[in-house]
Amino acid sequence: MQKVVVEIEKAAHVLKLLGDKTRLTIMAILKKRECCVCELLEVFDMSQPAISQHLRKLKDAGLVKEDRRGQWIYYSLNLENELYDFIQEILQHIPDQTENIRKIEETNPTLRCGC
Amino acid sequence: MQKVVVEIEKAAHVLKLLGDKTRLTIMAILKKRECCVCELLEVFDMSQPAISQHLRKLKDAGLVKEDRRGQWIYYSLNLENELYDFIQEILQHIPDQTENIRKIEETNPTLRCGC
DNA sequence: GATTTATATAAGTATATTGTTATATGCTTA
DNA sequence: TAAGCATATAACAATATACTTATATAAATC
Repeated sequence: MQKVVVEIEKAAHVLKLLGDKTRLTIMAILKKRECCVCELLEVFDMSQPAISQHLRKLKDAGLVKEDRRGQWIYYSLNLENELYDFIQEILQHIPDQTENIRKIEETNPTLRCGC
Repeated sequence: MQKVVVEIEKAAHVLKLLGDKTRLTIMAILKKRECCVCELLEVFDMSQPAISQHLRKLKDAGLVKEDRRGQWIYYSLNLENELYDFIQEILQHIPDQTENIRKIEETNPTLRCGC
């Protein structure tokens, strides 16, 4: 992978955002699968606003983007982020999220209404 | 570089530590050159205890180690850290610290006494 | 052994962070 | 247009963080 040098303030900001277990896990999940808030709720023992607030921070920093589809807002990694390669390299070291994704797909919150 | 998977809590802890501009800069400097506190003082606009406290956190997490030599305590990256490869990969993306190292060597705080 | 220098630790403070509950917004559907 | 679901935002509280100044400790030197 190409070595891209990143401004130190920007790097510190991204690292701080990833330096929270919940956000780091969210990022690792989104790497594999776009998700809406109600799906992420299955993974974390936390209120809906707490998840929304973490996603807000990630969105404000450009780490994720949102895509509204009807009632749901789907979050995914923002491939256009200036620091995307840097973030990807970090996420490569984070454990596989298959188990958490299983939790989401088992319950399948967005399927309750048959969408 | 080998891809080593790191426990998510440990990863988040390290990322949080690196998610501070001062500590990230310290780590990037130590990658190039061991330093004592009085040397790092040349780089940051901050009190001596502030630097010491950052180093303490890095040491507690095993990111750096210390080596007392007389009056001075030299800090360097802890090559034995379980997450060393992970940390190295992150530091590869951080800007070169030549300019800060120049600041240190220009003043050469540890040379005042001729050691 | 008193003084100086390097560093650590303690105590305090301002601010940031991360959660909570309550409420607002926005879309869908009856 | 009212009701219901998904999500966001507001307001607040507890805790964590990152500094500061004052002081303690440890080694070197006079």
